[in-house]
Amino acid sequence: MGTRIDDLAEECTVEAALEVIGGKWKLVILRHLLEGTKRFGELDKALPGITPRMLTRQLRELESDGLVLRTVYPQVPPKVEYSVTEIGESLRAITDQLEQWGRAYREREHTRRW
Amino acid sequence: MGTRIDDLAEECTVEAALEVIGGKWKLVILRHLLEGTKRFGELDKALPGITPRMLTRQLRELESDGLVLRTVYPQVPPKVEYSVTEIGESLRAITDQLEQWGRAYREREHTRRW
DNA sequence: CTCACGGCTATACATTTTGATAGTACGGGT
DNA sequence: ACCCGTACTATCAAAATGTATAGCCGTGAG
Repeated sequence: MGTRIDDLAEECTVEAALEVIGGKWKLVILRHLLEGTKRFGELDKALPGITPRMLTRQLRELESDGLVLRTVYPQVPPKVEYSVTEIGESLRAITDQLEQWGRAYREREHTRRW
Repeated sequence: MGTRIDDLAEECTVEAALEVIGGKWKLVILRHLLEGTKRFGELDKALPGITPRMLTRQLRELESDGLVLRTVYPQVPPKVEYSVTEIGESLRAITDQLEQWGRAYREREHTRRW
């Protein structure tokens, strides 16, 4: 008994986490940045189908959530670099786990016979 | 070099995984079912704010993706039980990881001073 | 003068997801 | 005849998310 409150807290934790890394692009962007610092244009090319509008939005959200760092170089033409923060780096465990699960899932689906 | 194709494949893996467990409710529902078999009404009560419509939809999707099992007992009043399949069970690693990360993230946000 | 570069931003629109509200089906109890 | 409980289902509306298309900024090359 008495685990209700804990359960609820855990649930909120997960929900909160999902608000930060949920959505179609967030984790995919993070995965690219986990490979190293990238510029806007590089990300744009690396993400087939994303519009600059979306990319900007997602990056700004990630930035304000403290997951990525945005560095502007006052040059012309402009140069902006994006990199993961320490917290962003700690997401590697999740993306790895997710990828591992995704692989296993695909295997299963392939040989499925429930 | 030559890692482009692999990267792309990994990315698709993650995206595919997100299609199955993405969204506002899926993982939260799974978390409840990972605690044990539950009935529709129980889930409804356990998920504050979800509408029966949403709950039904999400459960059906999870079912058709092979993550949960739906068992109907031909009684009146009706009784339907939901439980995780073996694949669903394998998601525990992810929900745990996510919760762990969420906790750490909250800590960070709390004491933030970038 | 004009155009290109890089990183956006503006505007308008389409699609997808989520929500509120109410109703259905079924047999059993009163 | 009427209501109850259980698990939905239908209809409509709103909100979140995504897309298409075009343009801005300043400077240096042509």
